[in-house]
Amino acid sequence: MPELPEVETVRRGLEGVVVGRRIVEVKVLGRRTVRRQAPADLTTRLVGRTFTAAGRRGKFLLLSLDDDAVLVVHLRMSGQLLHLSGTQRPPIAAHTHVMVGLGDGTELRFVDPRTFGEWFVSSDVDSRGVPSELAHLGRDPLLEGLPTAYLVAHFAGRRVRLKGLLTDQRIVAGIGSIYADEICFRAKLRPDRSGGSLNAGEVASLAKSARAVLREAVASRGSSLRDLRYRDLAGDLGSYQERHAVYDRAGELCRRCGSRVVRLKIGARSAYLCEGCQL
DNA sequence: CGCATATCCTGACTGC
DNA sequence: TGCAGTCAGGATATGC
Repeated sequence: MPELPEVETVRRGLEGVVVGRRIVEVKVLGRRTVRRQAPADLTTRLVGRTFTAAGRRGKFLLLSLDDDAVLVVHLRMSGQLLHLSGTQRPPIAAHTHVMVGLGDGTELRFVDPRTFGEWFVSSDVDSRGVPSELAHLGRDPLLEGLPTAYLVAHFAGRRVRLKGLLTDQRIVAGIGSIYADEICFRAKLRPDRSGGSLNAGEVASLAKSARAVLREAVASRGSSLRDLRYRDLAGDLGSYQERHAVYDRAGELCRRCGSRVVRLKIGARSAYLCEGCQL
């Protein structure tokens, strides 16, 4: 459930605590987190290196190393990246799959109950610092903007529904189920509209809404849902869930028009919308 | 090719 | 109180 705003919040935290720090120890405890390469290979490529930058593309964290390789981390559904500093060193929580000891005595821990999260080191990085493994990702709305013309080109003639297009990482990188619903609400568009049915004005509204929702969600440090699973590097919760207009609000009143928010299925996933003001 | 569906997984929740 | 069943969803593989 971490999407662009949550990952950006973690990235900003990492910028302050890992850049310039040397990796002195790596322990891979789980079996599934490191799966594109042998865990021993990942460890070898990290130990002794120094982090030079903390970047992000879509929902992927990109931690650059001083040998020009990049450590790629994806939180997927339930991953938490926590930074432990000072003398506090709590016991290892259940589902802790990777631990990274830094030269200043602090430590990163990756906790991920559902084990969908992933870590890998890539040495095949383009001039923008993007690993070849992530070359399929589309535009990142905050890093590169989201021009209306770009969306028009990708939506034209498509029968896929709006929510499916917004969450297609090959088109727009970083939007998941929560923010797709919130963006559609802001744009007053039903998430089950086909992409090709939108006129130019509606696409423009969607692009504008996407930028606004994501920017505001970053300012609120992301959304922590009922399970309180999403936390930042320090273990603190986000607050954008308090501003959700539709996500997980089925049966509650729309703040814009007073109708009841409903939930419907798009593909195998839920979508929340207000049928009173989303057309 | 375009689109829909199944899969991975654990914890929270629901109903009996 | 316990327990079986359902749901949640990001990315990717597979099916039609």
